[in-house]
Amino acid sequence: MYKIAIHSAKIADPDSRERQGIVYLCTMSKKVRVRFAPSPTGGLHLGGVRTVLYNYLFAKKHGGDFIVRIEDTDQSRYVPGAEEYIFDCLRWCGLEPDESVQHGGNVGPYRQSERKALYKKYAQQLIDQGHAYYAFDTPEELEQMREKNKTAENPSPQYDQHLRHKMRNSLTLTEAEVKNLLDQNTPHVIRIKMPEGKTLSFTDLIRGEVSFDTSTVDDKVLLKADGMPTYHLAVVVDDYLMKITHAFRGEEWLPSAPVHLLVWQYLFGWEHMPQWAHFPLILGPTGKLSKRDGAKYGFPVFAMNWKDPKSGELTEGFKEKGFLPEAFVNLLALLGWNEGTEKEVYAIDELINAFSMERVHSSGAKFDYEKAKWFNHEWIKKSSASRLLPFVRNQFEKANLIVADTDQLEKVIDLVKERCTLLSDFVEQSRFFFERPSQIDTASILSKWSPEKEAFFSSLIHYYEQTHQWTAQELEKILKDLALSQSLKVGELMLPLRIMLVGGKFGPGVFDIAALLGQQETLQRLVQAKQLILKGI
RNA sequence: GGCCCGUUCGUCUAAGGGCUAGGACACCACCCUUUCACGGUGGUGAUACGGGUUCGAAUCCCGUACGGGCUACCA
Repeated sequence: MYKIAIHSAKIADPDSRERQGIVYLCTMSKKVRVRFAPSPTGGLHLGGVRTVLYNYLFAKKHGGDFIVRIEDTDQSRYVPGAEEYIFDCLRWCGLEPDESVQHGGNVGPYRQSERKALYKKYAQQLIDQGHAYYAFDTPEELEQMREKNKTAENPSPQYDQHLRHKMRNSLTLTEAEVKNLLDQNTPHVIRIKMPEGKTLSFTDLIRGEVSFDTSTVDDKVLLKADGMPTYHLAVVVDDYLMKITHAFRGEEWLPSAPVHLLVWQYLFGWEHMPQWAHFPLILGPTGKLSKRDGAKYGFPVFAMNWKDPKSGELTEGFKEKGFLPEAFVNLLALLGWNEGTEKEVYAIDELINAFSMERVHSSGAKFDYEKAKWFNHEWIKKSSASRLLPFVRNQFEKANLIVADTDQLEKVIDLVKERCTLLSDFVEQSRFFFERPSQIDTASILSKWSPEKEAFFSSLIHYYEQTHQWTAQELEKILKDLALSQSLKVGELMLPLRIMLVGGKFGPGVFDIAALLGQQETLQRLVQAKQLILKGI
C-alpha cells in the first residue's frame, strides 16, 4: 500500500488574494492504480514504452494495478491492427497489464469508443453547472476565425475568452436560438469555459509545483460533434471511474493540465484527483523522437516492426533489430531515471525494487543508439545459452540456417556471445560452425605461404588424424610440439589454421573451434583448404 | 508570437552549500589475447552566461541566452 497525499491542486484568485486552495492531506491507504492510455494509431515508440515501463514499475513497486486503456475516440485516425500490436509489444517487453481490453477487469470497458454513452452525461453536467457551453461553429467558421485574427504577434489565435463572444455558441446566442439549433440536431461541440484571471497550480511528482494563468488557456472542446469525448474529457472521466490514483504521462501533456485540473474540480472534486507526474521527453537528434529520425539515422524507434496497413510502409522495431527484451527495458529505464548509484544493468525485478518517481528527471534525454547497443551487448553476455537459444534460433531461421543439435548450438552460443552486440550477429559469428565457409580468405594465407608451412600442415593433418583426444588442449599441444620440432613459429601457423577452418580472420579461439567442429569435420576442412592453397586459389 | 518545461563532458548521468566535479557509452593510447572480441590500465572531455545570497554555490534566488514541448471537433 502506498500512502498518497492528495493536495496536488490549488486555485488562487489574485484579485481577492484569497487562496481558496484547499489542501487536503489524505493518509488513508489506497491501492495504487495507474494506467497507460495509448491511442491505437500506429507503431509504439520508445517514449511510449518508457511511459508504460515507469507506470508498470511504480505499480509493481507499490503492489498496485497497471491498467491499459485504449484511447480510440478519434475515429478518423483508427488504424486496424494497432491495438493488437500494442499488446504484442507489451507482451514482448514482459510488461503485462493487470486490466485491459485483453486482460479483463471490473471497471471496463477498457476501450473508450465503447464508453461513448458515458461521457455525454458529464459534459451535460458541466453545461448545467455553467462551466461549459455549446458551440455551433463549423470547421470553416473556425478556420475563418483563425485566419482573420492571425497577426504577427499572434500566429495561432485561440477560441478563448477574447474570441468566444464573437463566435456562434450558447454564450452569444439566445436561449431560444440555442434550443432551436439543438432541436434541429445542428452539429455542435461542447467547450469548457475557462475562467479568467485565476492561477491554477498543482504538484507534479517530478517537477514540483507547476502553475498556469487560466486567462492564457483556450476553451478546449470536451465533446465532439460526433458525440465522442476529446482526450480532455475522457481522461478525467475515465481516470475517475477507473479509480486511478496516479496519472503519469509525457511532458507534451503539461500545457493542457489546467484543463484537466478544472474538469476534475468541476466534476469530481480535487480530493479524488490522482497525483500527476509528467515524464521528460525522449529526444531524437533533432527534437522529439520520430520514426523519421530512426529511418534517417539508422536505428529503430518502435518496439516491434510496424507495418502501416494503408501505405504498406514497414518501420523496423527493436525486437527485429536484434534486441533482447531485457536489454530494451533496461536501457529505457535508465533514459530519464537512475538510482543514484553507478549500477546500470538491471533486471526487471531489480528495477521494480529500485525505482522511485522522485528520481525521474525533469529534463529531456537524447536517445543514444550506441549506448542502447551497449546495453544489449551486456545482456547478451550475461544471459545463459539456454535463455539465448530461442532468440538465436529465430535469427538462424531468418538466415535459413538450420541446426538440429541443441547441445551443440548452446556450446556455440557460449563461445561467441561476447562478440555479439545484436542477436542478429549470432548468424555471422556462428555460421561456420554449422556450414563450411563459402569463401576462404586464401589470399591472406598465400602471401606468407612456404614449402615449410606446406610440410607442416601435411604433418599436422596426419597427427590430428591419429589423435584420440579431440580436445582444445590436446590439439594445441600437438600443434605446438610439431611447430617446435620443425622450427616454425607458432604465431605464423595460427592464422592459416584459423582461416582454413572458419574462412576468415574472426571467431573464438581456434582450438575451441576445432574441438567443437569435431575431428572429421576439422580434418575435412583442413584438407580442402590445403588443396585450394596448393592450387594457388 | 503566447504559454509551459528544461539547461553538468559529444551522449546518458552522479554530486540535493564544503572534493582534483565521479561513473557509463563513444573516442584515443597501452596491456592481455599468436584473429576478432571480452577483460585490464590510462587519456581527451562538462557545471550556458550575468548578477545576487553565503565564510563558501554545479547546488538557493533573479535576469539573459539557448534548447524542447504545446498552441486541432489528434492523442
